[in-house]
Amino acid sequence: MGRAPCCDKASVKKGPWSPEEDRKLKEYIDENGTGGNWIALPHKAGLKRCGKSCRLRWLNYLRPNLKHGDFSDDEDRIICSLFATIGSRWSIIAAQLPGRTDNDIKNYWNTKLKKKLVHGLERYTAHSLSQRSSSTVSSSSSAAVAASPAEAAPIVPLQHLSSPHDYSHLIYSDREQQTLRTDAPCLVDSGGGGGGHGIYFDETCASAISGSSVVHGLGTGNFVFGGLQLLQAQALLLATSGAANQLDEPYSFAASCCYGEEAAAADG
DNA sequence: AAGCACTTCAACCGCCCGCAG
DNA sequence: ACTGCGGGCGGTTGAAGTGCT
Repeated sequence: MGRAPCCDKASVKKGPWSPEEDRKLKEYIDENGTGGNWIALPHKAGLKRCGKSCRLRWLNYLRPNLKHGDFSDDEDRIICSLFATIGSRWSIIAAQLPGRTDNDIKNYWNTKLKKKLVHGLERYTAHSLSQRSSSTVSSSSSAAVAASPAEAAPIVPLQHLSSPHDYSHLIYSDREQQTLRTDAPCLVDSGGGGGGHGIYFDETCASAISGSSVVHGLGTGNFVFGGLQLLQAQALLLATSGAANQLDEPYSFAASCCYGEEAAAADG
């Protein structure tokens, strides 16, 4: 036989913790520690709570040295960088931010950072589209060629990226076959049709970062990934910008990155 | 002042993995 | 070898707070 059930779910209290419950839990742990057994702890501490609930309350709220309040620019950048690399592994991200809990970071991401990234992506997309349309109008002889997906795809070298992945390699646009090729993970602006403009991972990049990804074709040689990967791409751009205020104007960095010297050289 | 929409975040839910029994 | 609990984790929910009309 296994162990006995951790608690009688019908008799335990749920919902917000009262100051009295907080005091009991804190006093007990201050005096005795957790004892490595959360299930037995509420009974010993005189609490009518499930052990898991006690653990959560302690770790996320009562534990000493917890930070509450706004996240700093550095913390923003660390979160973006780690999210871009490992995704929603909040406990690992929290381990890099002393005083922050995984729940804090998860909430912060879901309520603020994600919106900033999505907003920035939308602005960058609009910026990218307007640049293309003006370019097409001003160059009548090459308009048909410029409208093709691969032709519109700029080179996006990313530098100063930290381990475990190295994204500093270039990607190459094969104009004759209208395909994108890469010798290493990197970001691309696919420039695909049907509203698919924006910042996307190429296949190699996505698999390197997330392990596996569903790939949706969007015209020859262009790939659009799901929301998580898209946000990871945007987070990666922001994290490597070296300036947290880019969160407010991410499209400017993204644009400068996408239309940098290497892109100009490739286009030339 | 009232009603509604939106945001925030504490807490719960359900799953996975390791390990006690 | 097998069962099932305990700890840990990410996803989700819903009450409270806030802002807008």
